[in-house]
Amino acid sequence: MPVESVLAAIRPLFESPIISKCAHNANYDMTVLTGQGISFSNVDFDSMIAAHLLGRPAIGLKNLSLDVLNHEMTPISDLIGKGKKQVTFDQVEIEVAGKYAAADADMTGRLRSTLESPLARDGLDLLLTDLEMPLVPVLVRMQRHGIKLDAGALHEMSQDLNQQMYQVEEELYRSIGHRVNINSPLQLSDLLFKELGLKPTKRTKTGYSTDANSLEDLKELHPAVKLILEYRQVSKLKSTYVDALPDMINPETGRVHTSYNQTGSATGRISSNDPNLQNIPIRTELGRQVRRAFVAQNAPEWQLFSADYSQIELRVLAHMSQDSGLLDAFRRGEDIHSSTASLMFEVPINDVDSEMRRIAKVLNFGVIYGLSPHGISQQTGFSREEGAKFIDNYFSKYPGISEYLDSVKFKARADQYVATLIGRRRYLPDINSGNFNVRGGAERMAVNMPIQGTAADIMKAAMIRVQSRLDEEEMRTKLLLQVHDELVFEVPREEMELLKNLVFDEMPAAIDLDVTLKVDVKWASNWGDME
DNA sequence: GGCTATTGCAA
DNA sequence: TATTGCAATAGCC
Repeated sequence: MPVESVLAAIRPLFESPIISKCAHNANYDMTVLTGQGISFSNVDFDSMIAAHLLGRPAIGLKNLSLDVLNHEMTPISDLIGKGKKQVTFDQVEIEVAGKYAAADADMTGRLRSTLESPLARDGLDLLLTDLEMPLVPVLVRMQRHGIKLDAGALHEMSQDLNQQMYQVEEELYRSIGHRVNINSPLQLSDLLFKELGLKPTKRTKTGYSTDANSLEDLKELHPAVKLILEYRQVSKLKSTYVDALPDMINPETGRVHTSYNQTGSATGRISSNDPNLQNIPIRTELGRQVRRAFVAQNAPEWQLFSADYSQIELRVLAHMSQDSGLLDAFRRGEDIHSSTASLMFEVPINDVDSEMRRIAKVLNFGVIYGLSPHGISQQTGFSREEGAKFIDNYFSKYPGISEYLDSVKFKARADQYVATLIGRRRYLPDINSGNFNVRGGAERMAVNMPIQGTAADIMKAAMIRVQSRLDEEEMRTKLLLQVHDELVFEVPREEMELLKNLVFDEMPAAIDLDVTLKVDVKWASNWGDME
């Protein structure tokens, strides 16, 4: 790649407000180039993603070059430094930056040639060219749009939480008679299990566990335990979200711009970091308050709009296992957990009570994760033996699922890998291990990956279709976020009906399964008030 | 400042 | 001794 053409390409990018993020994410410069539709930088992703699809651990371009081509590249830290003295990429002399970018482009081109035949051999070439690569510009545009955050609301919340934490802290100190660092599991363990003499319920590899599950059992035994749980909840939300997110607002755009990692997960999901916008709280009222700080620009004329796949993983399981009970339940449009409860407890679906549904729901989740009697007992509160009975019952009512899971594990043992519906692979070298724990872990991964990964493949196809339609229709609607089974948009009210129809058309059409994919939509001026 | 362990947020 | 992630904190070197 001639250095001059790279220079010409990146010069205007130095005007871009988002480029300053390069200091946090060395690949972001390439991301930006790709986002501008500059073809040479696509090869960067091409080779990185190709290597990922071939089962290489997610390593950067520099390592990949050393690994595959035995060529040592100049690290980005030579340009921007590292740690405290690190500068942003736009501070680098443009001639130096250009050479660096050209080296990236050159090396990735060479890597691509090397990886081409292994890709085709394993049937992964279309996955790369027709799914992953077309997704790159979609992700880049989402990153560049960012999402607006109500920093004032979070700042106010921070003050409130300060008060709340102070009060809980004081009450705790009064209750135990001295100060303690509640953020230290070590100090907490000493306090609870030595000083207060409570009986530990669970062990970690270094001592006794003080996680929320363990503390739940001790809640009634000493008033300090409840206070610790309360403090934990508040301090978690405050440090991870309320205080951290406002600092991530880009001063140029006034919005937060996440980075999506397309090569980070073993199942084919994309991940989000810096900040992670795929784990914004919702389950508690305090958490929902954090979510409300994500707002539509120019609300209420503009709205945030969410479209999510309903029960996509269980629908994928129904298709892949061809279990008639599960397929029929979806075809009848039933509430799937109630339907499972109806089967398991042999009552009409209308006679299913909340406890029966709760247990069925645990089993339906469990089957996707590779369920174990212990896991079921943990989640349900029943004994391990009861958990085992639930599992036996579940499989006897869904024989197709049982046979499917057996066949996946059998094939994994023979092939040393499992795959999604469209051929994405996960290698499982431990599947034949002599160690019961190691092998069991690999079996759960074998069961989970084809389901979670197929759902991820479907969402990726949907994102490409949706963005392409938004472009065709010349809509002002922006795709902002992906949260695994959910897409979040920013939409002007005039386009709301159009957008609804668009996602109802495009998301279910991403793949042809023996069950239809259901999409639910909701909207509001912020992300927390939907539904 | 880097590393590991623990904890907890989401799908 | 349930799947996939990211990140904050403590405590060590």
